[in-house]
Amino acid sequence: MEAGAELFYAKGYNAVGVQEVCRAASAHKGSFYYFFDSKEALMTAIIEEGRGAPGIVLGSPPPGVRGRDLAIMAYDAAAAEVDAQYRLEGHIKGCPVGSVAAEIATQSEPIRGAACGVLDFMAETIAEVVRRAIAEGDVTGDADPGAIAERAVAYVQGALLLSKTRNDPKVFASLKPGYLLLLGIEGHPKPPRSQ
Amino acid sequence: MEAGAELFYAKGYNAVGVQEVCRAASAHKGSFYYFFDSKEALMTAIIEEGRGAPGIVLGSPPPGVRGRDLAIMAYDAAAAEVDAQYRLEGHIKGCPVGSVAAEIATQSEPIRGAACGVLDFMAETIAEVVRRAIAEGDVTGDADPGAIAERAVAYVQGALLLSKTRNDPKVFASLKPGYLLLLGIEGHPKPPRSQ
DNA sequence: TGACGAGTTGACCGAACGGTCTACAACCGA
DNA sequence: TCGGTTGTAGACCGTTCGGTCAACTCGTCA
Repeated sequence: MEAGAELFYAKGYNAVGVQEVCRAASAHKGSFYYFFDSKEALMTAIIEEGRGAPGIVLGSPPPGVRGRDLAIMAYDAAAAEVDAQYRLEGHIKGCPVGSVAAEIATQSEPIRGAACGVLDFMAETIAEVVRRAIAEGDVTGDADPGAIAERAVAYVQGALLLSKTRNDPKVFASLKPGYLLLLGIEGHPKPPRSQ
Repeated sequence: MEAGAELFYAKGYNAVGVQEVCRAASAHKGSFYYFFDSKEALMTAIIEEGRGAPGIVLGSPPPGVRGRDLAIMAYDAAAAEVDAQYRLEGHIKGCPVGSVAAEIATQSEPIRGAACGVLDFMAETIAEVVRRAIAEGDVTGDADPGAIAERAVAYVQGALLLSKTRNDPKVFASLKPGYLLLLGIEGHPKPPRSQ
């Protein structure tokens, strides 16, 4: 599964064969099919296990950190990851789940469903952060945390896709203000150090 | 090229073979390779020709229409397309360029470059609309049309991806407020009929 | 000791992959 | 009527695809 996650992330689902995954994992095809019903089942398992999503930056939000700072840290962490990928591999691979979903959401229900689950999880995590930020007075107005989180997920996915397509980490970095705008935390200079 | 555009859009790049494209076009492989150097060249040509992007909603903005209305109409048109796809085919296919880019941006420079060109075009088109809206006083503040347009492109790409992954047209529709927020035209009730 | 289940191995399946090649048909201006 | 170009037709290349299978190894437990 580790080998599969890496390969699928790097090259996409259809561009990687079972053979290749097995070779990378030093296993044999027969063994593979002893544990998995199909290549599709492998991909599904990878996504569900969350291994396919090294991009999920927020595990569980640590307590004692202001919500708005968590949101900013999450974006910065993603930006750092994008940057590192570009420096080390020369390519930006985007979101592991998003990329796979874009490729085969219309072709495989199980994989689409699994990807859905990850997106739900991301949205829920962000919603939690937004709720915290609202309680802390950092987000004003009649904000619906769920809707805001969904927008943030969409925006980040799009930002990653743009950065991947242009193959330029600066694209993702430069899209940060839009993210803050969507969350409604743009201008606050409240904590002394964050941005 | 038409057949290829349709098939690649529906199934993705790697899931479609040259044979299949030829069959759909009632041509023979030999003929295909007389016109194209490779499958990659076909995909590149499709994207560059713009045929791969039925999703480019704004051709050239018609004059006499308020900028902010153009922006809203563009989103609504995309939403209608998403809706129609779901009704007719049971799937939401997202953006033809975005989906392909997500699949193979890291694998093929020519295709990535072509996709880039389309994104640039979209961003420039939106930037033009934003500039018009600013001139008309519908967008306030120290807005940079280029940056705003780039954010809008990212957001719409993400919204399409989310809608595709969840396979639910309502997702795209419900993300509209975020789009308006990014463009800075959310609350204006200026023209009597638009939304 | 011996039977058994878990897991490995590597050959094998038919089909499809991207791409090449040669022979041929149709039309062209000269 | 000819030679050349433009394009078609379809067999063919080696490789890989996802997936299967029977034979085998090995640790466990009785």
